[in-house]
Amino acid sequence: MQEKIIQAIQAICSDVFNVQVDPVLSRPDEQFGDYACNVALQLSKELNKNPREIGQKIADALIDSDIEGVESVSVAGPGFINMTLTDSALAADGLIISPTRSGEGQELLIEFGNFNALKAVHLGHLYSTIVSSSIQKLLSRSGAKVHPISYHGDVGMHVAKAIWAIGQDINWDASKLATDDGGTLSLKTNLGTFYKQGNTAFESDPAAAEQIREVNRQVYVRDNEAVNKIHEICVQLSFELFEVIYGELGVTFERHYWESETADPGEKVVKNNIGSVFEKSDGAIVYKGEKDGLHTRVFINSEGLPTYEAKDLGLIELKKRDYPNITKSIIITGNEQQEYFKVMLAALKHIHPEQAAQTEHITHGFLSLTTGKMSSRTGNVFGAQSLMDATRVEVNKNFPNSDVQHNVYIAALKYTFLKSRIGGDIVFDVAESVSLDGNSGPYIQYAYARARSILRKCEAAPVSSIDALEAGERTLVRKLSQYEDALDKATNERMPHNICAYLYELAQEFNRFYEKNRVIGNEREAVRIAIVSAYSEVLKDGLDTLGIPAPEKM
RNA sequence: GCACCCGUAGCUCAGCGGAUUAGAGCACUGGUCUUCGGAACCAGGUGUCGUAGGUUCGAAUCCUACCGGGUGCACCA
Repeated sequence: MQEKIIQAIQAICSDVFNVQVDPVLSRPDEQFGDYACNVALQLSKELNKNPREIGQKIADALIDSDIEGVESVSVAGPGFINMTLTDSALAADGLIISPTRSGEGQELLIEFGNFNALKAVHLGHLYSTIVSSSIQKLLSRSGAKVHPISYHGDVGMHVAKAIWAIGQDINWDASKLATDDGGTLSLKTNLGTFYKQGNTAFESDPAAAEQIREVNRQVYVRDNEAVNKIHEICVQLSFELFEVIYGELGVTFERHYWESETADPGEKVVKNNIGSVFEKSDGAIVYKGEKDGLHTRVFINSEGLPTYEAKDLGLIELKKRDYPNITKSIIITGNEQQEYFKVMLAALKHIHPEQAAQTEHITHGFLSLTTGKMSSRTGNVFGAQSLMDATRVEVNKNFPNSDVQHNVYIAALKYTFLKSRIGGDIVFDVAESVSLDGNSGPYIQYAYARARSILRKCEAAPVSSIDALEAGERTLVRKLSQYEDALDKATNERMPHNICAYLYELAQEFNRFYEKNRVIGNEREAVRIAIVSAYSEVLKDGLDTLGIPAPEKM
């Protein structure tokens, strides 16, 4: 329908005013109609005419062309062209969910959920993973072939700091290490605290800092038995802990990349391009970003070890090798990495221009708690796992004997992160996150369960097409017809919160309808059942793109 | 100092390819119930849309400057 109207307006503007336009239809307030178009306002300057006058001419022409499905056209306000669809055309739009296919033919790589070994998984990681996973689903839904991958730091200074701290505790006797309860040092409960210890020592004690640098070197060249052993055990344990979180969130990856495997290819790329792209400076190998309006970054440090920057170039080599046919490579991180990425990509542009051009770096904001700021340095970190546990406990209180506890918990957790626009920082209120009222995941789930309950009870067959709608029905169908717009917007902007906002408004709209209108037993039952059915499908589909389950009963 | 993100109701946030009357949730007050699942619905807002300019017939939305907060700027990731 939308396409038809746009084409008609284009044709009219071309005929009547001899101009090419690219009209955008918006969904105005219901009182104004089903679609609105502001071309007249935009054309006003170009044609040097009163916008209302232009609008009226377009509107008249639209009425004359008598488009099937358009009931009425009018001009309002400063020159908006408001259009109202016939009930049957609106119903045709609203009752069938057609898949969006904007991503057809694309093959995408999406990298996210990059937890680092030997470091606590904190709220920021959780936020990032949940949002990214939804973006992945949106892209898949748009028809693209999507390969989700993750990248984990298992070497580098942060690992060295943690290993050093562990080594101190066990006097470098690796046999004292145990991943469960068999040894003197229980890693499972303490993993994550060692990084903090090591970091503190690194910053305050020069001797310790020296030792940590040595450990860092040893991790790369693997020439120390004890370090190797600690490293091996800890990385594996870390990964097991990651898997618990990924599992809870229902996030799966096609492949995990490790920094240790990117170090060599990264180092090679940098060394092969010394002189042309990189240059030596103070013993290190750097890329001078100043020529791109950026800053200088070190790719290989003065000890000859590759930094994160070189390893990221190495990762790109591996991606190129493993996924030769991709059309776009998306990387999602916190926005503190924005400037860093610009420099890395500027360097990449000189090496693999195609890869640089197809890389899209999406960033999201920070998460802070109402109870205090988060900092991995000071240690005031609310861990991902503790938030997840707190949410589960709260949900279970409200659903003592329910088999949907897990579903509701996932909804409460994910929706809280998803409903805000990514990009800006958000303040996270623990109490609100577990609240089941208002704009929350469980509210949407409940709306779905109610709809399904109605459908289970009714016996009438839904109608397949609709000629006329009552006012309340029409409002609801109108909202249903806007689902695709919400999906497109969320996909194109890579912003899942558009889906949350839409689903919440839809559920509210339905609840309003439901309060006043009976479905079962009503003379319009067959029509209303068709609407409820479409409504439940949209809710389910929307929840699915958010990665939230839609239970039939709650 | 430079760069990026952000400043909208008491709190948490939408809205920002300009446009028809600035919206939700929470909290607070009052109401609706012979419930197709009340985790619902209805009613109640004096908001300098950070400030000041600019562009425009029209700016929360675009541009500039400033103020305030966050983050990042050479051997961390």
